[in-house]
Amino acid sequence: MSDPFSYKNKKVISIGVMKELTGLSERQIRYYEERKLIFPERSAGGSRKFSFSDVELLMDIANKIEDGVQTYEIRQEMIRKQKEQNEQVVRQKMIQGQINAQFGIRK
Amino acid sequence: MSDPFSYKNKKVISIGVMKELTGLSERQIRYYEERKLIFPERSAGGSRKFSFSDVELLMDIANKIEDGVQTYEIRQEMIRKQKEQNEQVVRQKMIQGQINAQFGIRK
DNA sequence: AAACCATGTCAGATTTTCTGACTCATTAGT
DNA sequence: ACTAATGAGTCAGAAAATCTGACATGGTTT
Repeated sequence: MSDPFSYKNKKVISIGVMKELTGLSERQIRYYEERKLIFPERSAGGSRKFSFSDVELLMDIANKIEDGVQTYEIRQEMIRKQKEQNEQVVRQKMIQGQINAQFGIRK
Repeated sequence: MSDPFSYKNKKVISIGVMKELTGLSERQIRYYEERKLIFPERSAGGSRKFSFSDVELLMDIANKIEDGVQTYEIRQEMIRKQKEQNEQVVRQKMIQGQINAQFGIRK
């Protein structure tokens, strides 16, 4: 519904390209996946596929690591933000539900 | 200057992904390159890298081919459009030049 | 000191991509 | 009508890219 089709989120980038775009080593990229900071898709044969938003995310992660933040803390922070965002969505949906009920709209 | 950095034009997509996104065969994609309809970049090792605008372009090409248009004609059409566009840019630059001269602006 | 962290590196296997060639049915040009 | 060109499938062998798992290491925590 919002942003239904976006280049930014299509998983099309291989690890080699990722490495060039971010300046990170393949080892680092794989490690951050292992630590559940990024979630590439996989091709049928098992190759990782990233999106442009993964590129951005990975650069943020790299900055934090440089600042001495550990992957574990980065992960906690991500989970926190994710949760807040979910709640926001739920709130929004409830409001929309009220509106629909009030005006007797059927989908 | 206009559109300085865009995901849409970054050459990051391998031929395998391209094939999935367009539904074309690798053979077709390589053939259209041979006929100078698309211009992938190459990795250091020689692998083709496409952009999302290449994806769009390739889908347009595929449609025309289906309509019986030959690659040669498609190419001529591309060149024509390209030329028009160049002229447009030149005109715009000349106008800007006039303005700058009139107001005595130095870069 | 022991454990963990983030990363480098190496080996061997697998996947992906490359080029070049041969083929072939269908047009297009002469 | 004949010949040439087109668009595309397929195959082979080589080369490039990626994968996992393991071992190594210097820093940090505990």
